Amino acid sequence: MTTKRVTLADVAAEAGVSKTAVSFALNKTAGARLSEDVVERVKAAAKKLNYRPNYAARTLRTQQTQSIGFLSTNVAVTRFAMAMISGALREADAQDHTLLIGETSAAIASKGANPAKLKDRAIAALLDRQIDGLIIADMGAKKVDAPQLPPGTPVIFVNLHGPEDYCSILPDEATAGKEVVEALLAGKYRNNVILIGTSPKLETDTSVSATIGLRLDAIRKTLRANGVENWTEIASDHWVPELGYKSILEAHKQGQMPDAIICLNDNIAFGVYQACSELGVKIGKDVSLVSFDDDEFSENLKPGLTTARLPYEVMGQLAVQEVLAESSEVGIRLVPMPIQHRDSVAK
Amino acid sequence: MTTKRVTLADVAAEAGVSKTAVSFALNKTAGARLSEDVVERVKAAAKKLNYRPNYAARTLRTQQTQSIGFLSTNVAVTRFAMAMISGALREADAQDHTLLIGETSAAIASKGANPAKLKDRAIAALLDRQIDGLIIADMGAKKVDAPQLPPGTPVIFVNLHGPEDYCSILPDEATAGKEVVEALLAGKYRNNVILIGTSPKLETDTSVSATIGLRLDAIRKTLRANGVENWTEIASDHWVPELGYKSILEAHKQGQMPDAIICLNDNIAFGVYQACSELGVKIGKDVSLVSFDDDEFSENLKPGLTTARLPYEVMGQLAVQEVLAESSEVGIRLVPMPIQHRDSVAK
DNA sequence: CTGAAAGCGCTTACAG
DNA sequence: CTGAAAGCGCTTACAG
Repeated sequence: MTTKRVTLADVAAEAGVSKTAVSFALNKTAGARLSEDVVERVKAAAKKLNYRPNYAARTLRTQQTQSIGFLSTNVAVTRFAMAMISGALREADAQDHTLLIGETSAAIASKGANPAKLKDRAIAALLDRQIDGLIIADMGAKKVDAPQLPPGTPVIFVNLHGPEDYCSILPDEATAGKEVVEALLAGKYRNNVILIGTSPKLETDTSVSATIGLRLDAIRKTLRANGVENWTEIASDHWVPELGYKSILEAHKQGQMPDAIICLNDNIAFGVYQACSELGVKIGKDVSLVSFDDDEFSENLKPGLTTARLPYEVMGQLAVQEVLAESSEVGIRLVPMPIQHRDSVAK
Repeated sequence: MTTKRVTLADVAAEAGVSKTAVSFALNKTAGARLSEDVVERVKAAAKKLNYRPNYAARTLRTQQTQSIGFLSTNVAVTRFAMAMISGALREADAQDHTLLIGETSAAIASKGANPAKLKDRAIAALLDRQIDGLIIADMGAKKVDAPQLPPGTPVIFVNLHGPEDYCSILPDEATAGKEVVEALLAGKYRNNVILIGTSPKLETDTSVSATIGLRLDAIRKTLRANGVENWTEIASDHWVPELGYKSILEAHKQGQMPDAIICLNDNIAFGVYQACSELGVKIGKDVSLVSFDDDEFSENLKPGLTTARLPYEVMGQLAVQEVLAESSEVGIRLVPMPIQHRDSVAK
């Protein structure tokens, strides 16, 4: 009853050839000349017996696992990580690789240990599985150093500015910042612009965010380039709905109600919707609003929110492609953040 | 420069004992009597050389991979799958196992092939990796049959009603339906109850949903048990914000504005918020509203939405526990759906 | 063009 | 109580 697994030896016996021949035939080994006849017989035998190669045996021999490690801090909590994993998963699948997902957070939760140590531990766990390459995902942090890996193991950083001599995949915030402002100014309003969520910390400290500074630079530059000289900035690095909500209510109370609103993310914009709704102000009619992220709820808002999409899935996909590519170039790869034009900008 | 990996043989040499002794010492093999001294020497040597066992070699020998397959249709698109994976990942990590995630969707996208075939293909890919157990996640479908696996490989169904002789992990919809209605009726209103999103199809066809029928039964029963004899039902199996939005606007126009609203999910409720906001009706004051899911945005709504949480993470976690448990019981395991009491119910 | 043999790094009967 | 040896299922020099 114990259906023993079919091995390569079984196929060889069935086809009446050596194991070598089977291996060559099935793997299309380059430089191996096999007669047509043998190849056909092997294939037929393999199919007949429903042969499936044993990955462990192959790995032991070749030292290649056909697997990629994906390391992310706090997978569960952060939605962005899941989106990247989803893209990575898909691409790995397409290229017949397995994605091994490493977690730092679980351990963190259990004991208040040193995060760096935990990360090392997570990488070690992945390395024990002999991954062929490693993808490290996180926010910001220019100063991460590359982990100690077996020589020749490719490492890619994603959503994270890794060391100079590695490949880092990042969203193209500068372009997005420019295009979002352009989308706003293409609308009806620009007299009283408000920018919600600026933050000296986020802008300067690249260990917190590698890209927000670029986004903000672009926003300000584009405003000026289009003749907007003065605008209001609400500083905060806590990007929650409450921030947008309170900012608008406050501005209204002061008699400073803006007509053009830039939120640093959709969560803030969500709060702006709530405030406007309470005030009876129609977004897309009485005021214009643009934002960043393209969160899931954003297209369901009324009116739909015009926002620059953070392309996490594409980034995950690209990360796998890079790690699997023979010659991945060192440096930064920028991924476009497509603007989702909806109806929150007044025409 | 090629830092060759340290093997068990290296440790044996360093400690001056046999490979057998090293293996016994490191694995604490039961029934193996080693002198204290040997064990200590082995541990010291392993640590000194930074020995890490080779998983592939161990797998080849033991036929155990320490990995679990997680099969889900369309991982990327459905948020629920990601939440379950997140929970499963965490638990697998805690139990020193690897989670191999299998996808059906990628292939679907490429060619319009037979979904069942694709599922088989995905399972085969997982099986090739010699997973120790399999978790199958999806929606509904009582009629799925168990895949052909090597005897002794545990299979768990999650968010899915598998065959009778397997373990299925499902949300406890009956209890949730009851508690949600009780939460609603504990509030101020109950004169004009509306139930949005009923659907003969969803309720009856267990291949579409195994549990919605139970949820609706419980809702209706609990309404009656609490003296509510008449209520309105809006039928639709397309649970989007638009449905909630239009239903309320329509009811209002007919002069039938409800005072107590039950939405079958948070997305519908989201639309109800939009409609109420337009009508100037205050949720949690002028009307009561309850729902199901506890979507991410739900606590950010103003006021916060009272809703029954779909416990996807816990379900994923439980699935791993079950698959790894020695004696997992056959049958259905119900996971509680904790009610999130917020402020959408008028006191 | 094809096959016998070694070896990847472990675990585990088995013998002493 | 400890060690020599076989073997898991592959791949790949090497010999013919």
